Amino acid sequence: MKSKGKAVKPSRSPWSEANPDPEAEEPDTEAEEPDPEAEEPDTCSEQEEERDSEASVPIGGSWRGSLRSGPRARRESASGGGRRRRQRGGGGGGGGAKEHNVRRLESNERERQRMHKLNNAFQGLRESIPHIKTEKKLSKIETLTLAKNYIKSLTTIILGMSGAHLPDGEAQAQANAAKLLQCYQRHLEEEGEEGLTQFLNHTHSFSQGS
DNA sequence: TAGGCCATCTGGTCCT
DNA sequence: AGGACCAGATGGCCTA
Repeated sequence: MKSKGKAVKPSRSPWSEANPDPEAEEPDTEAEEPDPEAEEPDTCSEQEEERDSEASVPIGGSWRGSLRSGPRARRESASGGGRRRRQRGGGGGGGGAKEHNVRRLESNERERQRMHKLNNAFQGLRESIPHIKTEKKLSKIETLTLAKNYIKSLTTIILGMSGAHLPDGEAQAQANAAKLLQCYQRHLEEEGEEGLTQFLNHTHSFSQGS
């Protein structure tokens, strides 16, 4: 139907490819939602359902609030608290259904590209952080978590090298940092001396500068 | 089979 | 007005 899952999809063909002539038949939006009213979930229950998702992690007491502290945060309050769920089945806008479908397809394509860029960034991040190499690639959440810990540890190392005080005098963080450094050195040694030298030079110059 | 992870579609909201 | 961003919904694949 809509998606094929990761195994089938090294780079999944766009919707328009799977449906070479979207104009000829109704887009799948309509085909798969014969009764949009019936399945439309109650908006109020959404937050309850989604608490486990990474985007919904409660930080600082409010859902998603601190993840979007910028201008976007205004959105929620402006719209009376939380987004209303869409009413599927197209039609929506003022223009004809055909024009709406065309815009939708273009929008889908842009969104796909955007997500591909995001995934490329994730891949870059995966390759930048040291971790035990396994056949299975790091998931997104693992990547973010590792990156966060990695940054913390590097910060600890750098602060230590520069003689600055650690935020909370964390001996544990120091120990973790030392462990991480060893791990990182091993990692780099596997890949050659150059990377390690570069790393040490960076940290050295950083500590000189601070 | 359930749960995790993912890609994609979609509509709402904000920004330019 | 159109694009970017976001998050919910959906469904497929994989693994324990």
